[in-house]
Amino acid sequence: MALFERDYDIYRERDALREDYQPDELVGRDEELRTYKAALQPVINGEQPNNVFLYGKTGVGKTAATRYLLGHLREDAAKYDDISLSIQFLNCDGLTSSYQVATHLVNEFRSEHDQISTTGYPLATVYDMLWEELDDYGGTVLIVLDEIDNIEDDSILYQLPRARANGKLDDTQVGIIGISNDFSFRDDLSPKVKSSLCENEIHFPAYDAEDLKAILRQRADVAFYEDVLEPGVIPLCAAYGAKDAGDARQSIDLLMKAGDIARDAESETITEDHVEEGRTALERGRIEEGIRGLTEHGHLVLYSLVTNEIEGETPIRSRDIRPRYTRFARLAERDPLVPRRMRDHLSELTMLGIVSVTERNEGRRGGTYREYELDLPVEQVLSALSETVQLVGVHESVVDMADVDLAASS
DNA sequence: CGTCCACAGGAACGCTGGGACG
DNA sequence: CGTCCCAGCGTTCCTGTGGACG
Repeated sequence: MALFERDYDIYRERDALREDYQPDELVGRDEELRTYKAALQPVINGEQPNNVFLYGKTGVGKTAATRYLLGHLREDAAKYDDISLSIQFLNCDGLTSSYQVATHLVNEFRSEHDQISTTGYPLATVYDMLWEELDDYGGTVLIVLDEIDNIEDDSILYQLPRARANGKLDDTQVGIIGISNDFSFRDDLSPKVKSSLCENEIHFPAYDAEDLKAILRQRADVAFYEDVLEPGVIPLCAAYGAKDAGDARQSIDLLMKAGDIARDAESETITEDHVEEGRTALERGRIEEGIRGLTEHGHLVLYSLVTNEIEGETPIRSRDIRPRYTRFARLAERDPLVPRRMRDHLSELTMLGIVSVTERNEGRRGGTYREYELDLPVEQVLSALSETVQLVGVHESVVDMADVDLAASS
C-alpha cells in the first residue's frame, strides 16, 4: 500500500464552477445569441461596427454570451487578412464617471509601466490620450463596457461613438458594447446617446428553474465525478436561483459552496443539507461584505437599529431611531449626522438587504413615513459587525445589552 | 373633494483629501 | 508652492406624495 495517497476528492475539475469558466456551449440563450451574432456581423465584413446594448439582470448570461461570441469573432477575424480587430473589455464596477472610465481605458491600452493616474488630469486631456491610444490601433476596436450602469454621466458614451466623425480618429473605427443590469439606465440616457448606443438592443430575460437546472447539470458534469451529487441537489440550487433573481451565477456559486462544504466534511456525496449550509454561509458572507463597505455612521445607524430590535421596538420610524443614534455617535465621539443624511444610511442598509422597510401612511394625522426593521437575526448582524467594525465603546455596550436581553427573554 | 401631515428623496453646494503639473 | 482636476461624504433647501380628516 502506498504511503502517500491523494485525498479522495469529489471534484474532477472545480474550476468549471468558477466565474471565469467559459463553457463550450451556452445553455438556453439561442435566441439572444442569434441576434447578438447578427449585430456583430459587420465587423467581419470590414464595415463600421454596430454599437450593441445588452440588458438583463445579473447572472443571466450577458457577459458569458459576450465572451463567447467575441472569442469566436476574434478567431474568425484572424482568418481574413484585411481585418484588424482589437477587443477591449472593461468592467465599470466601481467606476462612477466618464472620467474614470476614460482613465481606465487609457490604462488598458497602455503598457504596465506607462499607466496614468486616475485623478488629476483635466477631462479633455484624458480624452486626448484615449484618442491617441485608439488611433494607434487602426482597424476595428470593440470596447466592451460591462456594468455600464455604474457610470452616472454619459459623456464618454457620447464621445466614443462619435470620435471618428468628430475627426478625433483617423485610422480606427470604434464599436461599443454596453452591458447593463439595470434597464432604467437606458431610459436615463440622453436621447442622442440612446440613439447611437442602443441601435442594437438585446434583452436577456431571467433564467427559469428549468434553464438553471440545465446550466447546473452542464457545469456539474465537468466539475464533479459521477454519482457525487444526490438527486435533489441540482433542483434545489436551481430553485433558490430562480426564486431570487433567475441568476445563474448565484446558483453555481451555491453549488460550489455546497461542494466545498461536502469536501471539507469528507463526505462522498453532496446532499441537500450541504446546499442549505452553503446558502447560510453565502448569505453571511454577503452581509459581512455589505457591512464592511459602510461608513462609520452607517455602522452607528445599524447599531441603533439593532438595539431597537433587541428591545422589540421594531418596526421603527427614522425619527425614533434618531435618539439612540445620537447617543451612540456621542459615545464614539463623532458628530451625529443630520436626519436627512441618517435616512440615506438607512436606505443604504435597505439596499444591502440587511434592513427591510414598510411604507406607512397615516394621512393628515401622521403623514407618510417608513418603518424599518432588521431583516436578519440579531446575532448574525452583531457577529458580522464585530468582524468588521471597531467603534470604541459602542460595540461592547450593544453586546452587553444583547446578552442581558436575550437571556431575559429566554 | 380639497387640505395637509410628515416624511421621502432630489438638487445644489461645501468641504476634505489625493494627484498632476508648471 | 499654487492651481487645476477629481471623488466621497456631508449639509441645506426644497418639492413630491398617499391617504385620513374636515
